[in-house]
Amino acid sequence: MNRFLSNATNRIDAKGRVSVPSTFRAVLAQAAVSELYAWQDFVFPAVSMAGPEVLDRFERMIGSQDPFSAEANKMSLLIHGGGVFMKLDGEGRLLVTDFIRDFTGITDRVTFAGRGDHFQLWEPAAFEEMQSRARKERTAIS
Amino acid sequence: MNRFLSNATNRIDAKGRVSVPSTFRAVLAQAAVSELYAWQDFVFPAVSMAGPEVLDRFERMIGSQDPFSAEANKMSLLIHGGGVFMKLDGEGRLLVTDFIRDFTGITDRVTFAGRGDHFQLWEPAAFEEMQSRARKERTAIS
DNA sequence: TGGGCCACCATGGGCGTCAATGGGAACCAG
DNA sequence: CTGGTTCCCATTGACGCCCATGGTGGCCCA
Repeated sequence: MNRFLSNATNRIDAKGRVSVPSTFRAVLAQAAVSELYAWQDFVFPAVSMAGPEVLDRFERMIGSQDPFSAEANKMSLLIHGGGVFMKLDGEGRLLVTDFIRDFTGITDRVTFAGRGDHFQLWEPAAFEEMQSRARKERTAIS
Repeated sequence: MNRFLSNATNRIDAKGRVSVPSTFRAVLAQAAVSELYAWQDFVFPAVSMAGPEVLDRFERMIGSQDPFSAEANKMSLLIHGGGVFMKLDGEGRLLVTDFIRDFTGITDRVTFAGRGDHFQLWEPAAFEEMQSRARKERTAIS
């Protein structure tokens, strides 16, 4: 499998580490990604992660917009100013920093959610809530 | 036969596994599907399964939107974050995870229902109920 | 047409492997 | 010297893979 799919919830240990699900690690390994780029989602209280190549994509995206628009401005602020590089330890765990905790509300457990070309870290309850709400909206539409 | 038809109810064993009906497995085998994409139905309390090509279809749907819009984000949350890849064991069984149980209410038995290009997992009583209701409604109309 | 044989499918369970988790100890930086 | 990391090793519980069994339906033959 070559994309990030499904979701899983893992526990944060006493040292503040959490295991990235092995399915996600497999995707990263296949893409030969050793360092992760992390940023804050534009819509939800979640932190997104992917290989550094997403930076290129974001920059193209911003470049294609009106450089003076509020949207492009905000996006650049988040991408460039709010992005962080992270790496996994030998066991495939990452350190849950305050950067992540503050924005997501994560305390002791993390829900990893696949998003196709990247994955996200959520506070478990917030993820449940958002997902069921999104489902309801879709149901209402169809 | 190249589509999923009819329904059958199988028992979940002590390890939480359930056999996929052989007629369905035959359809999968013919389509050379080894990994199943599963998602939660948008209307009923049932989990749907099919080959990975439905995921492509969903993704095209998302791709036709502004990739940074809240709408596309929400849809990806359901499709990617709410979808799971599952594979069958050597005997053609699948593991009934909490992902399935929580959404369907399944406990010890599963009703498999063919839906043409995919099939669904139902809690047996819920399936009965839904079917008889659908039948009544049709009768009332004609 | 009835009986029996056989194949296949649903089900049960053993066992090895690997992922998730926990914790010790070395290492670095302030 | 001290707090925070990083690297390594241990544990355990879940899952994948494999083989066994039994029941049922279909098929063949008398």
